[in-house]
Amino acid sequence: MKIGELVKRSGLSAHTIRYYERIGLLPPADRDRSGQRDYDVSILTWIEFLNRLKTTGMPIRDMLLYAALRARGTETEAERKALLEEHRERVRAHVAELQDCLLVLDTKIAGYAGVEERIKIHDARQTKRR
Amino acid sequence: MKIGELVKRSGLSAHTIRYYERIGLLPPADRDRSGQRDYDVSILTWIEFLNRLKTTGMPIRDMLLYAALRARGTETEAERKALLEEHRERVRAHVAELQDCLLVLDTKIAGYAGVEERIKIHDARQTKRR
DNA sequence: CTACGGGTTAGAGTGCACTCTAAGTCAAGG
DNA sequence: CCTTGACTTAGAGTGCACTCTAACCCGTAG
Repeated sequence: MKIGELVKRSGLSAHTIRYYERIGLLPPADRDRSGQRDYDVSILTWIEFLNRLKTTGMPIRDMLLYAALRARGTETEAERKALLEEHRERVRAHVAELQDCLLVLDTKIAGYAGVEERIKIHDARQTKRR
Repeated sequence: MKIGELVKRSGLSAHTIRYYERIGLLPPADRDRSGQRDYDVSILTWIEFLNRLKTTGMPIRDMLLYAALRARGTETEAERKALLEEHRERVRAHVAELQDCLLVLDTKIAGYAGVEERIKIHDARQTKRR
């Protein structure tokens, strides 16, 4: 798979793919005889996982750490697990915080709805009096 | 309340408070006779709400929009409500996405735990054979 | 043969949200 | 009077994660 196809299948831009490779988030791609990047489909699984980490707010430097451990092989699995467990805790905490904020938003929105109600009631009264 | 106290009570830095005022997120502060900012406690409620918006990922330009509507008074309440409702939807969607990612993390972590299990079993067998 | 559509690189530029610097003012305490 | 520390401003700098530019190369279809 050339970079153009990977762009389509991964959702990343070619710029971003090369950038990720440059900083070490993606392994150095194999090249065809003319020097162009030639990807194995398995890269898609990795990119998808990176996307999960990114969505959950993991900074690139932590992803790099994970990628480096992964590159070092099986011996680093305990460390990788610990890294993910810590991250999971942060994500859980963040979700809890967001849910808290959602309650505040609900209250605020309900307050505005209340205002609308009061306007309607007020208008109704005005109408009656006319 | 001077800026120093607001720093302590709001958690924002003085730099950030002045920056927020400059861009219009905070209303222009009253000044004492020597020109220093003098805040009313009510500003804390507003800052707290801004923090909620920020935590939930609202970009500053949207907060500015909300702040501008607020400054225009009661007539903009329907618009503000709509803005918050849209935002709430985005936050809900984001929370759902995060929960999805959490499941992926759980699976991944369980996979590593599985590896540890297999190592233990393998070691146990080795011990038996010895 | 040549145009075209892809690819290549190093490095510059972007947008966001701060964060800090430099140089100055001001009021109270010793 | 002088120091201290909190405040003031305009504007520069930071860190992140891309995103794009310029100038180039390569293989194939017409």
